[in-house]
Amino acid sequence: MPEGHSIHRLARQFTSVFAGQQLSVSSPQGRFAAGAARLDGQTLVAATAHGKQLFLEFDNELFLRIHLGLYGAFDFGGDETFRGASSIGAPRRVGERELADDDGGRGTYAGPPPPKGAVRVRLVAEHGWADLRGPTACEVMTPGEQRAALAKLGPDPLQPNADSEEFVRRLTTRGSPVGLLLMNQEVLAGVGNVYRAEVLFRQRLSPWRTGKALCSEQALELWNDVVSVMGDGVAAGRIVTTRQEHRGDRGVPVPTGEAHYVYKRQGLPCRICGCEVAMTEMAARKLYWCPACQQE
DNA sequence: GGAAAATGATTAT
DNA sequence: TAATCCTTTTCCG
Repeated sequence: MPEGHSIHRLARQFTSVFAGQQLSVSSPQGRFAAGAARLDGQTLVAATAHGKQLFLEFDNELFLRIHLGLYGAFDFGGDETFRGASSIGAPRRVGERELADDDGGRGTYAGPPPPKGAVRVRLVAEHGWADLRGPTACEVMTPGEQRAALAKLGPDPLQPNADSEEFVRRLTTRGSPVGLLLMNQEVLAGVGNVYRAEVLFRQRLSPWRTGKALCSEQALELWNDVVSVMGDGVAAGRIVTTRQEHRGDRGVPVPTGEAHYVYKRQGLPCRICGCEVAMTEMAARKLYWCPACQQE
């Protein structure tokens, strides 16, 4: 259940662990058998993320495009070498899982375990493996198709060279509510339901303000906040948007109940003003906000 | 054992 | 706006 920060962590994980390696690619579940056959035995050139899309580039010039959707997830496992290389950074969560300990902890790794459940794709290298379940999209693409897929997406705040001015243009020229625009991947690639609600709160913006009703300074501040808070998400492997001064518990790690201002907090008091956090549906997704702090 | 929910997106009506 | 797809986990009986 990932937003863009999870996908960037996955790209990093794949690069550090599988780049330059020849991979066995299979589809234990069978639904991706034909695609897997086109990639099987190829070497991974690079793993990149744009928004919520993950691209694995192989040296026969084909790309594997993966979109996890609501509940897609990767499992990783392998020997000591693999785990040493893949445990860089903070503990991972959300769209990823803990590394499987399938060598008995004694260096007796003998390959991946029998697949459990519906494994769409299994990628196996010499020292480790990855299993993908439940993705919305999993398809092989040519370079031209990959470029076309990229071209449909707005700027990704997690890319260092992202074009913030392009985001400002796309946001402030549209008449739909900013609560919808933030979820629109043509406007901004990578934000999902949690970051939408949290960033709007942090900026004290009503979800019903239209893009056109925002000035470019407000839009840029919104962008900068997304960059900051999603960057933290990449580092931590979870979404924490509350500032320390707004938490009762100042401990580390931040308790689950203190991580958000409004997301899934309907009926609870706003951390700033004490009013009840509200919830409604916007475009079939649950939207959380503070009616007092985020007025039109 | 079964239903519901979940950090998503596309397609049809 | 509604239906549909994909899978696991959690909660309820």
